[in-house]
Amino acid sequence: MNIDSLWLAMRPRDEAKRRAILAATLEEVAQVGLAGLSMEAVARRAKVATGTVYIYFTNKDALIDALYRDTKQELTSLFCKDEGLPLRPAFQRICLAYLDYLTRHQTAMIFLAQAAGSPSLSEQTRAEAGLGMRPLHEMLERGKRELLLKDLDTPFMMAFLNATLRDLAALAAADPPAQRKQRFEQIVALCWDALRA
Amino acid sequence: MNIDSLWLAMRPRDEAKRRAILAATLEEVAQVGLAGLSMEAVARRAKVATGTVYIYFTNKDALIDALYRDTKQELTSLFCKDEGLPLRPAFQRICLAYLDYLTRHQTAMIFLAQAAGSPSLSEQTRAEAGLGMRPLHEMLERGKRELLLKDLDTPFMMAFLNATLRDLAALAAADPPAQRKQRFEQIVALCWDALRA
Amino acid sequence: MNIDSLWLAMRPRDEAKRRAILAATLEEVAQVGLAGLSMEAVARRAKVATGTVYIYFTNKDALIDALYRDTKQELTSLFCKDEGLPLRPAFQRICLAYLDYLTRHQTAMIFLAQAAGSPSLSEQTRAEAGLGMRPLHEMLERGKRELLLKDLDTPFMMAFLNATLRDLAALAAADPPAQRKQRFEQIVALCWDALRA
Amino acid sequence: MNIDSLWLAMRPRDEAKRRAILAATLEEVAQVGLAGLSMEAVARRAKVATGTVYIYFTNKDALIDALYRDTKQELTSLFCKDEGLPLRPAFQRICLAYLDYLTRHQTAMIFLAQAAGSPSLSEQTRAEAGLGMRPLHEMLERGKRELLLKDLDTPFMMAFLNATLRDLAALAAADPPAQRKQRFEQIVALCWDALRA
DNA sequence: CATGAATGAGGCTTCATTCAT
DNA sequence: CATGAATGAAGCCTCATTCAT
Repeated sequence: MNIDSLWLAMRPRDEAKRRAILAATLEEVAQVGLAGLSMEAVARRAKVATGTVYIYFTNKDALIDALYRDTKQELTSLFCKDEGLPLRPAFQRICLAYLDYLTRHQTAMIFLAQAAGSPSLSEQTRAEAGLGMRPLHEMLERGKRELLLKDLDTPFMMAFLNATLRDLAALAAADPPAQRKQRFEQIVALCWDALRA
Repeated sequence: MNIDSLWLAMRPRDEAKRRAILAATLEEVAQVGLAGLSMEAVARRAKVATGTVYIYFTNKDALIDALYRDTKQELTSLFCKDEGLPLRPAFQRICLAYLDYLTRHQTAMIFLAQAAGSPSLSEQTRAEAGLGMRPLHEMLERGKRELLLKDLDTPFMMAFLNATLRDLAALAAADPPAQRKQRFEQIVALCWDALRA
Repeated sequence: MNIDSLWLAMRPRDEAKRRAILAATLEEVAQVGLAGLSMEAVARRAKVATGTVYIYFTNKDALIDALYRDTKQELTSLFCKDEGLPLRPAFQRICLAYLDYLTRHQTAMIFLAQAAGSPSLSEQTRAEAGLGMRPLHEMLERGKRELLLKDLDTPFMMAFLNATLRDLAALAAADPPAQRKQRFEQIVALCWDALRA
Repeated sequence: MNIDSLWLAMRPRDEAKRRAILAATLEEVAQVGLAGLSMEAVARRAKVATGTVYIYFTNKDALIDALYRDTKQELTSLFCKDEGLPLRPAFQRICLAYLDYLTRHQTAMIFLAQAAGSPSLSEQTRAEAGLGMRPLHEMLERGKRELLLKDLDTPFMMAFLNATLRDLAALAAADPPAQRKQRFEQIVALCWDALRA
């Protein structure tokens, strides 16, 4: 039994509909908050019947959980390809990618912020949430080995980057696009100065 | 008839009960999230009848709003008294006070994080939320005048401190108390390095 | 034991406050309807504490019941003094008094209309409601004996007068006061023509 | 696929259920009054779940409003077909139809009386309530033109008929059915004598 | 698979009534 | 007697979930 058959066993056919529901959920949360999210509103926005949502997701918690996994996955996929670069450019590239993604996907940003503390997330999801961060993790470890970064424990440094990039990206999103590039550079400089040895 | 009875005559609503309700709300939110908050659970935890909550707060939104004001106020009161100190110690003191408060009041921390984006907050409250931060604001401006800090706009620097201190305090709260002092110093050093010129 | 001691045993001293509460109830019902009536609103309008209302009236139903009796009593007291007049002028005087009272006490009119069908009224009150109408009753019987009025059963004729005068008074109340006298005369003529032999 | 299934496809909401809810409301109001009406009692009597009522009617006010429209409409449909008759028989027919309807639908009579003054009715409904009365209106105008009726303004005459027929029908409903025909004739005679020139 | 009406538990809020001061 | 905070039952309404079509 390979990955594909597992995949097929777990999901109904119409992948487009599944994505429509997830997208609708994201937009709804951005608009009314996780607290105000209703399955009916999701269905309406996704242009399917209420019952259909339950064909693709066991229940509301499962929907939120799946959206969290998908969104987090999309976000962390940004970190996957910085092999070979020296540390400073690698650091810069990751931070910029993160900032760029967040400012361009504000609904995702809002959702992630609200869902992170929600009881809807499964233990499993919570545990795996950090996994995608491995490339970032490794970059930071490399920095410490090369004595370019402070000798702090890596989870601590990651939490720092996470918090800083997320909240400052939210601020940058309010800036006029013209200034955004400069703002991004300020943020990256801030982070680098904070962590460098 | 003594002062106390006069005092009581003037404020027929029991201040202790008001505080009990606010405290109960804080604990509930920490446990079930803002989304899962129910007025009945608050009343139960505060050991009053459901209707009693409505004597002290017009409705659920008003309760959340009042709790946000009170909590934010308690948090920002930490910043009020650092006149005369040179910049670096002043900076350090404010950061440590913030970290100390947050690690010792995790329920407050959780609540503030969740309520900040909630539609329950009134415009008024949202507007005034920043006011208490003035001493911090002034310290940062002083730092820029003295050329000790980077020349970034102050709201940006405040957002940075906010995000960093909040999230790293959450991490520090999980540490064994013995290591906490050291961890706090790491965090302050991080922030200082990030912002200094 | 005479009437007075009964009176004193049943009612607390401050008759003015009792009347204030009844008056407040009348106004409230006129404004929000019997369905929307709340004891708190009554107390507020009467400028007494909620609990005070319960000193003067056992409960909400008792309050409504008492107000109904009082109002009906005031209304029917209009019929008490037409001895000696020939039928037609007596009829006219009663009708005009009724119309005049209703247009000048619209709150009473509204209350009576709404309370008449309410389950708040006691059987006792409902039964006695008709008693005050005795003078009217006797006038109609006299009219039949004198062959001036149709030979219909008296309760039927009274129901007719009640309905007609009540509803047309409501209409007349909307007229400009200048036309009111003429309108009253039209109504009385209508009633007379309807009932005369 | 036949007409019926098309029809059903076009109105997914079950018309029979809608009527059951309206009927249940009518009965409830007759039993406990408009003030005592509860959505749960309506649902129970209509043998549906509480939430189901909200599929057919937005809220309690909308339910009352719809019932008022339906009932008034059914009542005024009695007036629609008296073309060609001379005045007196036309008048008689309308009055008798009205009396007959009201004595046979006492719940409707009670509901209409209570709902007429209720704040639940929309302006729209209140405005349209009079429209169905047009045939009656025209009959009265014709009577005035033919000099058979008094020269009073028509709304005034309609209010008179309304009040008289409604309240005397309530009385007639208590009579033994044997006497009802005679009672109806008395009432019609009363009304005719009142209005004729 | 898709639909959306139906369900009913649960949340927010009101309000008649009580009771300690 | 007067007060008004406190109580908690009950009403309105929402919404996650199910199920017949």
